[in-house]
Amino acid sequence: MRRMTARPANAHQARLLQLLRDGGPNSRAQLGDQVDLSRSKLAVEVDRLLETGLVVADGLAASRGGRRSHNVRLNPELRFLGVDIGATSVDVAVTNAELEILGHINQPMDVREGPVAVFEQVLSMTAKLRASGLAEGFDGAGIGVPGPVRFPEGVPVAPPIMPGWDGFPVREALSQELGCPVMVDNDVNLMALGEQHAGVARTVHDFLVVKIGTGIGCGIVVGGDVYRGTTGSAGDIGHIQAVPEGRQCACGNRGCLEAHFSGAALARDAAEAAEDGRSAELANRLEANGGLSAADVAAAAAAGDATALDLIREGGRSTGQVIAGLVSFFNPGLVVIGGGVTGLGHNLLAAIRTQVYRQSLPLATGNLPIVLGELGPTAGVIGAARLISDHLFSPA
Amino acid sequence: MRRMTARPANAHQARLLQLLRDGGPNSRAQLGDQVDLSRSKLAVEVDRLLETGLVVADGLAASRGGRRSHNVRLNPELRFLGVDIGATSVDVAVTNAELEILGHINQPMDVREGPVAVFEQVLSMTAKLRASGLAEGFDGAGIGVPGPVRFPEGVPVAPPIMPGWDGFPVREALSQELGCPVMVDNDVNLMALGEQHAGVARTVHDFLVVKIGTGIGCGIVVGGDVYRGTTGSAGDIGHIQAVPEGRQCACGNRGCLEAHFSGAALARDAAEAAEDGRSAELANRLEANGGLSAADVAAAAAAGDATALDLIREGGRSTGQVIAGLVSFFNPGLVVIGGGVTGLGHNLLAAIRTQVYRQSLPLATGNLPIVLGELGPTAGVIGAARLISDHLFSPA
DNA sequence: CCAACTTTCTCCACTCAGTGGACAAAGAGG
DNA sequence: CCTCTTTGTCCACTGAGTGGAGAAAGTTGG
Repeated sequence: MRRMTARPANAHQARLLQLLRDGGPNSRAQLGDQVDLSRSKLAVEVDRLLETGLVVADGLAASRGGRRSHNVRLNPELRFLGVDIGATSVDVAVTNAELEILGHINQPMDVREGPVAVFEQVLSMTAKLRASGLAEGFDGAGIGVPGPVRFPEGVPVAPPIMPGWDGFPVREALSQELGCPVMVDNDVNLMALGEQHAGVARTVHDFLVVKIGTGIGCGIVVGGDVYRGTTGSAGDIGHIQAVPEGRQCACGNRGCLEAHFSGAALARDAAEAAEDGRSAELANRLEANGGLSAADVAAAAAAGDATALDLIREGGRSTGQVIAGLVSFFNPGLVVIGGGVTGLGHNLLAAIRTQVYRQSLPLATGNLPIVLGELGPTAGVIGAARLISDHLFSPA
Repeated sequence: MRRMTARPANAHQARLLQLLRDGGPNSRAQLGDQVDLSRSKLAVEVDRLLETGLVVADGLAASRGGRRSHNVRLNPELRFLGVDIGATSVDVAVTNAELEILGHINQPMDVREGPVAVFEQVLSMTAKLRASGLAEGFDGAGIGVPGPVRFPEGVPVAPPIMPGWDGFPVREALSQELGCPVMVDNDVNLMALGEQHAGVARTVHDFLVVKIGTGIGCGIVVGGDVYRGTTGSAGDIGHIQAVPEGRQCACGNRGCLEAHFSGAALARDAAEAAEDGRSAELANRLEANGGLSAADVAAAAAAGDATALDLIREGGRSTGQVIAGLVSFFNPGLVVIGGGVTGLGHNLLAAIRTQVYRQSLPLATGNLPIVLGELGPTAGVIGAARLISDHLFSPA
């Protein structure tokens, strides 16, 4: 249960830790190729990292035509905790220092029950992972919440869908409980970090991640770093107007994107279509399950239901309308679509693409991939682990 | 005519040059307070800068209760050229190394005449400034063009309103003519740099500058640096849809912001109002001047013409609609409105503010100033000088 | 006008990061 | 067994940067 507390002593060590994290076990020689240091200096820094215990020897590599090199790797006993609090469920995962998921639990939950209840659940899920022998303690934890965060303090600020959390010291509280450093961020930003680390955005520097779940939000990455805005609310695109004089939104305005397309809106529209007789397929499912979700709409569409398909297309159109504006403005190198509704798959993607390619400037869309996220439900927890790892693997 | 070619040899020297540029003449002691170096090291670097000629001694400062300090300042003979090519006019200015404007000329012009003709005009304007004794030669030049630029190469790329310029090697050509380093950027980005250096955005790190001139564009500053996007077209908001099923735009879509509000659109709408009898005031001005511009609409509104006021309000509403979306997405710390139509003044500003404060999230607008630019027509040339100065005053 | 105190600037010995070359160790291939 | 290649270690040297001592040039008050 004694955990590493060492931190890299300088920028070189930080860089080496990041290389070992992202590239796995490696020899001094190959590290030297990536790090612009003399062999002597490199050896000194690696030796110091070995002394701290952050890095351990890992046997001999195969020969490349000469003396075999001594591999080093991040200490395999290091453990990070990744927590992704959504609107209606929690994900908790344990990773090693290379951010590989060793164990992962998902449970339904309602954020509106407030921080105390949710924290209790997170801790019990963590205990379960611990009990299965994956970790004795944690060297760091990252946690995502579905709303804006004052990032330096790790405190949610004025979150619309989780009012009870306003000002709750998430970072402080979790750090107390776990006895390790904690970083807090918006769930969408974590998803962006996840896709950047292990997903579709590995090679891009400027990109957007649009997460369509219960709500809708956007992660912004500029020059490889997450951009959070002046008050931490950057990317909050759910209340951009998508349909003038459209549906009444909970925020008080009309026609917000979130009022027209999101997990919640889609479920509502599907139920309406089922009840007023437009779709027998959806009506059947409503009766069978006692409720409808985005997954039902996806299934109905796959079964050939025209109304379900229309709902998806119409939603994609609204979303594409907003994304088109963002693309003109931000000129990203990639747009990733993720979140719960990715189950709607290529029907949704096609509708979004059509709209964006039609409305944005040719120069901005000329070579712009719009793709689905690769990591699915693990994007958030991987991003959370990445967040704390970036923090710990930076000069103290 | 022999010019300085020295560049700072390291990051410390670069920092010192920037401090002297932004803060004016200063003593070693006061520089030391801002630069986190020991006095000894600081003295060494300042001496080296004196040797290069970039910096010169500037007499003794007043005593602050002890020995008087020896001031240093940027060499007052350094000269930068700032060029701002708009759609319908060119600005050329000469500055010293502290980016103070020593001379400034503005002339009407039409970019569509192509790069060769425009270059000729720029060079003759430059010659005129030179002839007046302001400069013998230039140590660097910055130039802005009204369209996207591939920044590293300094070449316009697929510019909609200046088709003849596509691929024209602006940087190379101007550098040849002037015999000094040149940097090229989008005119709106330069305006942002100008307002950041000497205008309303001096203390903000993340902000937007919306320039409403013949066209409409947006400069994006992230963490103090201009963000240009993946292909250099970031901030191109003129073709974001502001009015669904609205006016036909030259780009092929309907309802683009630029089709509804910009210098050109406003002139068009004013002429319509004058011709179909809605506004006697505008009709008088049309007859008197043989044409209408944004300035006429401003004057008519000031004279109490309700139709002119309506045009401004309606334009502000469309613009505010788009800006509201950008504010939700980007969460800036400041929005600056600039460009030719700033003559419309507070009527325009009020309309934009109303729309943004109503539509964007409270967290994003809570403490968001929306203001007019401070520098007017000099923002571009100051930004241009700043651009090349940032380049030259950075480690070689 | 002098004594005491402040501020600025210079000088110098010292520390420490980083380099690059010499050389040893370990393997591949003939 | 010899040569060539790759890897790792050792060490003298360079050069950036520090911090303290002390000189230079002021101010203020008696």
